[in-house]
Amino acid sequence: MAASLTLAVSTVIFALRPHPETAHPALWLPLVRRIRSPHKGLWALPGGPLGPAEDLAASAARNLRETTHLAPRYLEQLYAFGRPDRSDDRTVSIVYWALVHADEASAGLETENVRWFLADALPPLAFDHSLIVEYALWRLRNKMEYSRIAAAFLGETFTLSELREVHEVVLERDLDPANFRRQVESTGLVVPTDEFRTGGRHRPARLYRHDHSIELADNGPLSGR
Amino acid sequence: MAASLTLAVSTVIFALRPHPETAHPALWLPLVRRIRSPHKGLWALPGGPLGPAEDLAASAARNLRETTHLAPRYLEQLYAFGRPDRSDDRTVSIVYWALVHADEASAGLETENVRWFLADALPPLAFDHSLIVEYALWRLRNKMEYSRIAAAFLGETFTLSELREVHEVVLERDLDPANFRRQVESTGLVVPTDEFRTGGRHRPARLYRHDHSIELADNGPLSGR
DNA sequence: AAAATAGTGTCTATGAGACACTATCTG
DNA sequence: CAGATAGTGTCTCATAGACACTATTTT
Repeated sequence: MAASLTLAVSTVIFALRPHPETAHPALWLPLVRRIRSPHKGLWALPGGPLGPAEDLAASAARNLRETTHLAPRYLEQLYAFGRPDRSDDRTVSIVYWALVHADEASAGLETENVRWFLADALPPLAFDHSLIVEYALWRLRNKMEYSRIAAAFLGETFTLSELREVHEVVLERDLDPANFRRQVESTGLVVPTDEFRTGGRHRPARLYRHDHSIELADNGPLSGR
Repeated sequence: MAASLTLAVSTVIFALRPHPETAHPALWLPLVRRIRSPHKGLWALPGGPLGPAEDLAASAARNLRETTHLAPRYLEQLYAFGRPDRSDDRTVSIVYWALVHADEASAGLETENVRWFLADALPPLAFDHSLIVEYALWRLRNKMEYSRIAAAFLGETFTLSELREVHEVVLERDLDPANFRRQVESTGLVVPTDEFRTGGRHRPARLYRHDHSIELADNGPLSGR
C-alpha cells in the first residue's frame, strides 16, 4: 500500500498587497507553475512531499518559506484531500493555509515559476486546487468574523482603521467605523498605546497593539499543535 | 519517501446509549483493542490503512461498518495527525468523526476486542488517540450549538423534548424547554407532523421531522465531498 | 385531583447595526 | 476654514435567557 501512495503537503498562502489599479489593499496568493506532467504549465499551490521526519505544519512552513521567502504569521491545517481521482498517481494532499505579511522585499521575488495572483482573479489551477483555494477562502472569511487573525496581516502596531480595512478587504463589505471600533475594544484583545499615526490630512489615529498572550484563533485542544 | 510512510484513516464514532446507572442517554464511543505492538493491549480508535483506490471518507465509513455494523448518520473529517513522534513507524492518520444511531442490535455486538465506552470515562488510549478524542468531543460540542447534527442521533420523527435531550447530553448542561422550542422552531429546519408521542403520564408531545433537503451541517465548498 | 410534561406569554439584558454628532488634525 | 478621518452618543431591532403561566394527558 505505502509504495503506491504519495503524501504531499500544500499550502494556500494569503497576503494583502495593493491592488494594481485601485492601489487599495487586496487579497493575493502565490502560485507555482508546474514544470512537469501532469498539468505541466498550469499554476498550482506550493507544496511537495513530506520529509521523512518532518511535522506536517513544519512541512507547510518550509514550502511557504521556499516559495515566498517569508515566515507564516498564522498557519492552520485546512483539510486532507484524498479522492482517488484527484490525480493520476494516487496522491493524498494535506493542505494548510497561512497568512503572511508581504513586505516590499518579498514582493520583488517573483520568478518565472512563482507568481502572486489576486485571489478573486485566479487562472485555472492544476488538480483540484481551485476547489481547495475556494475552501481556504471560505475558512479565512469565516475565521475573520470571530477571531483575531486579521492581526497576521498587520505590523506590531496599527490603527483601528487599518484593522477595519483588513476585515473589509477580506470580507468584501464595508463595516461601520463606529460599531467596528466598539466591537474590537469590547473584546479586550487589543491594547491602546500612547502613540498616534500622523501624516494623513486629518486627526491622528491612536495606535493599538494585540495582546500577545492570547492566540490568534481558538483551535480547541489542538491549540498547541 | 513513500515506502517509509504509512497513511491510516481512523474514526471517532459517537452514539447515544443509556447510561448503565442512571438509564439516561449518555455519549458512548467504540474502541478496539490493539492486538499487536506497539501499544499491544491498549484501546485505540478503529481504523486502518487506506485502500489503494479508496476515498478517505469511504475508508472511514468502511472501518465504522466493520467495527460497529452500523452506517454513519453523519461523517466529517476531523484532522490529520502527523507528528513524527506520534508512533514508531511514521504513520500519518487522517481522522474522521461520525455520529451513529445505536440500535439494540448493534449494542449486543461487542466482542473481546471491540467495546463501547462512556465518552467521559475512557481508559488510557494508544498513541495520541486521547488527544484526538478530546478534539473530536470539542468539535462535536461546537457543532451541536450551531448545526442540526443532533438529528443524526434520532429517528425519522422525534419530539422537541427528545431533540433537546440530545443537546443537553452532548453539551452537558440543561436547556430551557421554552427557549429551546422557540429557537428550533424559528430556524424552520424542523417540520411538525400530525402525529404525537403518547405513553408518558403527561400531555402527548407533537412529533417533528427534519427537512431532508438541508444538510446537517454547513461545510462550505466541501459540502458535496 | 395530582403529577408530569407540552406548550405559550412576556419581561429583561445584551449585542448588532444605523446614523447623527463632536473632535482634531492637514493643507 | 474646508476637508477628512478619529472618535462618541444614542436609538432601534433582533435575539438569548429567565421565568410565570396555561394546556392536556395518565394514574
